[in-house]
Amino acid sequence: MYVNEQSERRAREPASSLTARQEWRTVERHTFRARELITNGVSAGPGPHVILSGILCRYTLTPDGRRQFTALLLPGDLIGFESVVNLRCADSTIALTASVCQPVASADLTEPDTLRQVWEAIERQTLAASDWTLNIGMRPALQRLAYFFHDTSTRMRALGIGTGIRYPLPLTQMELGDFLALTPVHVNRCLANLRYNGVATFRSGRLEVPSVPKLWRVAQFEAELPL
Amino acid sequence: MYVNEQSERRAREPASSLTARQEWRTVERHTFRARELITNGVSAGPGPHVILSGILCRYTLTPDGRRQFTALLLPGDLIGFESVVNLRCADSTIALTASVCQPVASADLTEPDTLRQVWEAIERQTLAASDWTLNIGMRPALQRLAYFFHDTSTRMRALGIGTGIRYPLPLTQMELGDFLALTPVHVNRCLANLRYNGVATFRSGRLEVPSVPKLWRVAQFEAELPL
DNA sequence: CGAACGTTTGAAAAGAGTCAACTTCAGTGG
DNA sequence: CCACTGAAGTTGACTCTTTTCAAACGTTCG
Repeated sequence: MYVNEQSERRAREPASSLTARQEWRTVERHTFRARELITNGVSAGPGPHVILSGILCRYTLTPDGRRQFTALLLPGDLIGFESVVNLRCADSTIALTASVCQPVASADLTEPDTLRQVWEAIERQTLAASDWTLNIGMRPALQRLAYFFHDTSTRMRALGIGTGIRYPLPLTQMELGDFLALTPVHVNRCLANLRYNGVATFRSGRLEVPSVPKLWRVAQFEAELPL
Repeated sequence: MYVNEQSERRAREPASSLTARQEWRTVERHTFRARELITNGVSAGPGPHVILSGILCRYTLTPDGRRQFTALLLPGDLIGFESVVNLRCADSTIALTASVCQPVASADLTEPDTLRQVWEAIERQTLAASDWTLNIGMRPALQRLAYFFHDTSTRMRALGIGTGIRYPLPLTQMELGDFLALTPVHVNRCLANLRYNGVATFRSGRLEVPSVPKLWRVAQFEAELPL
């Protein structure tokens, strides 16, 4: 739906070498429908899974029912590597688009080549987590939103998802708020600002970035926007 | 200095089985002085290292010179597992106290026992990262501070660091601010509040928690504090 | 002693949240 | 075809949290 077959096909090749491997020891893949929940990767079976295609979100629920998205997951990323050992925290994953995941059998992990690729994915995600904490902690709302759009569009472009200007990002403003730790109302105002200033347009699940450098300048506090 | 030998000895045993192993394939350990920088684990050599003793901080520097701490690292945690592959982000580590780290040789990783333990450490740290994003994003200053104190004291108690009421936490209020994404001024006010209400006392690098449940209630929005 | 650093305090300003109403739009059924 | 519905988006007024700026106050250490 949101990710057409063409971009899905492209996404499988270039960026992460994890997704490039054609032959896996085990073949059974898991497919998820858009908006399907994947609790702790449990519903996909135990152990880590590589995302082959689709867009997913990692999130945490609080006791009082609120929700914080902690990562946007794209092809090449890992899910469910917590389920090896049972740990308290209620981290879950939701598929934003139809998605396909490939289990990484523990047998695969003894193979040095696979192991290195898994390390790479873990490192990437660990750094992304630090980065996201930084974004939430240090940037005010407008810059935070700009940074998110920049980061997301950059990652998608590298994976061949989207046109280079328009990207699929099937989130509501409320969900965007859960990502950025902002209220939907404030998200709305910031979106209006970015749109008004021609920095980025986010509408009905699609993100449009006419000028990447401009977006980056906003994210880096180097541009002051009126309104 | 801050962590005396007794608690260091205890810390090596119970919590993470990673630290419990007596025989490692390679023996050369790295020691760091208090306040010593460990850039990307590079100065400790390539590959992941397990912390055997000491308290460390993981942090990111922004282009404009500010700093965000992203994790408090205790014995059993891993550092430097980014250096396997070279990645952009400027995540660094600083030793808050004198510390000892043990390299995990890639040879060790082929051993299933070690591998599982490393997985465990990674999972723990990944969940902690999510958790921290949640804390930064969803809790206002006072609750955020309380949560940090609760989390830290709980982890330390499990590792046998500190007395169960008093814990070593050699941070200045400014550094605490870098952790919580708050200004030093506001940190000061919140500390004064917690102290005034007998919830927690943080002074000259030491944290005192007279009542854990009380601290937890504050962190969970279940207590309203005057002042 | 004096310098450097960390902590404490006050007052004003900015950012973000809250509340509430209104709009737009897609889907549904008469 | 139109009225109804519910979810998502928009807007304005107001409140509260946090930052900013500025000035003191304590300590530690040369």
